[in-house]
Amino acid sequence: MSPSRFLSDKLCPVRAKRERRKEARPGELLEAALDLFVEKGFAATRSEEVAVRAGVSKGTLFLYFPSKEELFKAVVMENLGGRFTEWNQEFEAFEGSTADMLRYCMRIWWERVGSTKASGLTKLMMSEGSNFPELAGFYRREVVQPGHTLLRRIFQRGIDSGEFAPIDVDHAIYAVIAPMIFLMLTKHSATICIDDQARLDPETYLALQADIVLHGLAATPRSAA
Amino acid sequence: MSPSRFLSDKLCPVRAKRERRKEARPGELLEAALDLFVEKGFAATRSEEVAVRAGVSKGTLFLYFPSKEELFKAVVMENLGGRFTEWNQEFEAFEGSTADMLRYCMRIWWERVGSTKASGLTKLMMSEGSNFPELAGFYRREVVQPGHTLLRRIFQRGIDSGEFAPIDVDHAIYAVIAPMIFLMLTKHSATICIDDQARLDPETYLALQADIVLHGLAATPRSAA
Amino acid sequence: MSPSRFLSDKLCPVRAKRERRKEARPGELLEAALDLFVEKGFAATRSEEVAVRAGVSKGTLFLYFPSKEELFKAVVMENLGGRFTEWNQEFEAFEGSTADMLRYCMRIWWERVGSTKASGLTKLMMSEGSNFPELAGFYRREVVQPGHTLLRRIFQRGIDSGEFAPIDVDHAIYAVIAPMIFLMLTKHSATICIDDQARLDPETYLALQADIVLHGLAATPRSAA
Amino acid sequence: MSPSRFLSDKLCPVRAKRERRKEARPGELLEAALDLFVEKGFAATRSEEVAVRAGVSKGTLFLYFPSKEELFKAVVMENLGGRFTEWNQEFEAFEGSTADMLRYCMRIWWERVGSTKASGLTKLMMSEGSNFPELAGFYRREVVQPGHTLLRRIFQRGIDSGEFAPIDVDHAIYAVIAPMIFLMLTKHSATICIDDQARLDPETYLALQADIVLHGLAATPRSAA
DNA sequence: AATGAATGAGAGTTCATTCAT
DNA sequence: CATGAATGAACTCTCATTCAT
Repeated sequence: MSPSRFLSDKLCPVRAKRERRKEARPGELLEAALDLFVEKGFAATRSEEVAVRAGVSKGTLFLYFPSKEELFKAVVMENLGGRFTEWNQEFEAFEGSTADMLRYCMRIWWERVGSTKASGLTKLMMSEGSNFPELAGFYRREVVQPGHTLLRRIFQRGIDSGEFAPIDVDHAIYAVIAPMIFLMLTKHSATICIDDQARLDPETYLALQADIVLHGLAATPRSAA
Repeated sequence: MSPSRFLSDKLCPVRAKRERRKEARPGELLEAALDLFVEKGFAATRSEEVAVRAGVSKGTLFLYFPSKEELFKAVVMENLGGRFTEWNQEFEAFEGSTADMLRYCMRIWWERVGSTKASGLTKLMMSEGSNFPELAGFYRREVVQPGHTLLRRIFQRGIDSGEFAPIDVDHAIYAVIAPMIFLMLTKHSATICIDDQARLDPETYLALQADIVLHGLAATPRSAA
Repeated sequence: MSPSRFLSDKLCPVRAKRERRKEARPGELLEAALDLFVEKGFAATRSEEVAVRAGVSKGTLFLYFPSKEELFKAVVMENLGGRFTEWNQEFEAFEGSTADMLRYCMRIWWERVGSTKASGLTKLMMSEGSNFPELAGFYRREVVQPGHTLLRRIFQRGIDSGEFAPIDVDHAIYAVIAPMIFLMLTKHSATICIDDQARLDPETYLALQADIVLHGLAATPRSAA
Repeated sequence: MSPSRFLSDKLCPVRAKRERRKEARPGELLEAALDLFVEKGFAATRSEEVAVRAGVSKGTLFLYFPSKEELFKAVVMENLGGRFTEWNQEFEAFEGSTADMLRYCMRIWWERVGSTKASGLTKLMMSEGSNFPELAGFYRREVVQPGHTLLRRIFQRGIDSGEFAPIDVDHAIYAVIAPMIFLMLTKHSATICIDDQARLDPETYLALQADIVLHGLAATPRSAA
């Protein structure tokens, strides 16, 4: 009779079939952790459950990540924080108008983040952030601030090029952030507030919001009005 | 409340401390519980902490509420679920146009719920609902469904009176619900997604959203188009 | 809203209708306590439950009995320990043969103790005695020892009068005690060991056991053998 | 038990302490639990005490048994319920007369159950069964019913072979059960009802009871009467 | 004398983390 | 590297007892 059998019975109905390469372990753990954190929240996700879903033992999890909090940080870096260098490079290389850049930015955010499980991390931080101040600080530092900075640079580019009116960049970015957050929340919390989410087509919604924002920001129409 | 209370009031103008507190207890506990649930979430709030914040011991809490889940339900009823009879009556008694009614409804929601701690309960259910299915069911039954029903009746009133086009009521209500939920979330999770929330004036925002919705719903312009 | 309401809901479906005289309180408490101790055991009986069944408040119970243990002792004295002076007097006054006395003793034990709830106290001490050493000591002192003493005197009377052979009195008494205890146990624990207790008629059983014992003890047959 | 265990045995004749203990744990815990349940009762035995007596910490107990109730059930199965298949097989294989079988049955019961701590479980269920209905149901299902069934089969064998008169088997079995239960109770509750238990030699007592029962059941003498 | 609100030690159970193997 | 047995602090809930009224 082995210990943990009651737990294991519940957690591990299907064992991993193939022997995975060792190098794949951290990635599998991160994937399992992302799934569970998004599904159940940070506090409610049990370490062992993550390990079992990744097909390893509890001990192995702690071999790669020294604590549940560090595991969470790694998940955040893998899915959000660590991608800003790439995204910043895309920004540097973009050659079209700033309006196109903003539309592209929102569309690509939905594709790569909003529509994926990664957006659940944002919802999670909104819910549990206050209980885990260190995680909240980390998330702000690694995700919120880089994201805001990127948006500010886009807006500034528009102003500098004369496309946008010289608005207050620090505030203007929320006109873009708000609809993205709203969209993400309807995706992750549908059952409580919205019965029928099919009605809101994300891409159309974001495109529309982008148009509204761009219309409001445009330098020429405003002077014409 | 004991039957002899009014008599005692006359005979003993300085009410007994013990008795005065006894009647105040449930309210004090509900208030403390609301504070903590909203601040830390359901799972992360410890029963004893609620008791201590209400100025009593651990045991006393369980004298009034048989479990943490029942305490939560009582908080929900006190702040949201139990107020629908009153709100429904206001709806019955309202005499203006349906457009005004909808504007009034959104404004008053912000005043009485959205801007108060009570709205944190909605945020909480969005985060933790899936971990506490019984609470989620209770919340849907006592808050979500009555709320949706009330909104449906408002929309139906507009259609019946010829003010609104004959839209699909079941879906239309989300045009009102969505901005209310977004507003509430920015309030409760400011640190994660928005640095400076002063920018978004709730009443202006809601009034604007109402205008947009009403414009889209109006019967005449649509026929004119 | 009164505290204890959840508890009271369960405990007090029927309130006492009439105002009882104050002097009756201790007796009612003892009666309620006997019922509950026998039904649920000492540890599993809650003080408040005793009070509620007696129609008084928890506080009143502790007014009359300083602790649950003292309440139990009082129940024992009321139903068993305190009756030995009376029983001893009956023994002193008895005028028939010792054989008749023994038969009378067993029959009357069944009537006054064995068939009543009081016998549940013996079963209770057999079960829980080791967890409550002070109660066990009290019970031995006030019930077991007086009972054994009385039986020893009866046996000694038979020997002295030449009715019984000069057996070892200290051991002989168990020939009487054993069937009484067995009978009592079948009464109180039927569900676990015996499905159908109707078969064993207590009075016939005890009379038979008495005959066997008396036959074994009789002075004459033994000398004849 | 891991698949590589036998291999390890060869490579490492001095078995790893951790692993050796792991396999021994459930047994050690069951033994500690049996001791304490019998000594103090189910409700009065604290989980941690069981763990400590088995030499482990509180948490370890719950690694092997998901709750105190399940621990108790496991103790019952280990000591009583799980042994009926073996006992039934002995019955099938028995080749002597039914009278001998019954005598053997009672003697062996005393050796293997009555005189051991296991019999304390029966006493325990008699005391606390009504406070733990699920445990009582389990005990009846796994111990009482198989036991009664086995005895019924023995009696039926006697009737079928002509050894016993055609009595009502369902009732007759209690003539055997009753003395076994009485014997067991005197063993476990000596201090309360019996000062000197040495007097009652269990094997003689049971043999005598068996004789009485068999005499009463015998087919021939009855027809002769 | 009587009440019942309040207490707080203590019980069962969970789970992040450690570490011997 | 990998395991999983073991730990113990922390959490929810219970109930005998106290004491202000």
